[in-house]
Amino acid sequence: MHQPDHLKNAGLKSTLPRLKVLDLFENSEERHLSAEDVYKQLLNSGEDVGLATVYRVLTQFEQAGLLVRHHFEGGKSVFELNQGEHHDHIVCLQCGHVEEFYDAAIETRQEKVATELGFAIREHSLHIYADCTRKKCPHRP
Amino acid sequence: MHQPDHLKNAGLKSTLPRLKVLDLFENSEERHLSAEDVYKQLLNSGEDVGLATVYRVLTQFEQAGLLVRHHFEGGKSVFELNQGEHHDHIVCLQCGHVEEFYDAAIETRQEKVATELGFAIREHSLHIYADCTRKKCPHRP
DNA sequence: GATGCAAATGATAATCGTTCTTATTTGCGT
DNA sequence: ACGCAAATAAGAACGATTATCATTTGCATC
Repeated sequence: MHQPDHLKNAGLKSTLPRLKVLDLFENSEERHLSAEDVYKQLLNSGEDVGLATVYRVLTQFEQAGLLVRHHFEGGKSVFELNQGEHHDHIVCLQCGHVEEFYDAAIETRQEKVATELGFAIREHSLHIYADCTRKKCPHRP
Repeated sequence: MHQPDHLKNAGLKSTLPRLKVLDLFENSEERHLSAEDVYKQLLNSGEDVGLATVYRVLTQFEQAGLLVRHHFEGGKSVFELNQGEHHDHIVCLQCGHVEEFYDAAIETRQEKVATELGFAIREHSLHIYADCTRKKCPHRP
């Protein structure tokens, strides 16, 4: 399954900016990108896309289920490819790197808590803010 | 312990706007208020405070440990009185009401996951978005 | 392959929450 | 009551995002 099919299936025309954005998410080193990240990387690659188009395309992809949007601290939205499997996030406070994890016990406890309080979960987000240990991280303890 | 002491202990002058804001959090029906909520409620009470002052005071109270700031979906910051006990939140998608909960199992699993991934947790937030069952809620299933 | 038209784009203005600037006012120790 | 640093109010400025609108593009049809 290659990109144009993704777009067609979502009822979206296969335009240049859309292909470029999808391509970026599929080939970028960092899975989690903000609108500005996407815009800058496209400019650096010599592509001529408008910032407004980036925002529009990201929102469309989110609605189409191609991307997932996250609201981390810091105000700006961050997107990643939707690969079907829910997971939570640890965000490095120093370098912004995002690590993913899934813990079945946490998921089931959440359901239990919500049910007991009389809620039906629509969505949820668990964000842990910490320091990572990557070579690139300026923190590096 | 009454309000002025809270301020003194935090190294803050006991000014009218600060007392008003603290009072609002201590007496308001809804524990969780945004800057705009605070501003509007003060205006409605006939108080003459500036929006900039509200933002400044909320930030100072957060730094002083009197309030805790939360970043729910929707972009705006929400504050609540800091009563020492950590808890997570369920936010009603219909009416915005916020319910609190604490689940020890979730907390310990989080620590475990972070440790295994080589992170030291600085802070974390678990937000569940759902529909509540309050009489006031416009959803009311 | 040329044509037409709705959909998509890009530039820019507008909006929203929040922070900064600056002149004025206030709390509070003397 | 006085003085001065701290705090305030009003509005400008800001960063992220959305809306507007004239121009361009994908793509189905001829």
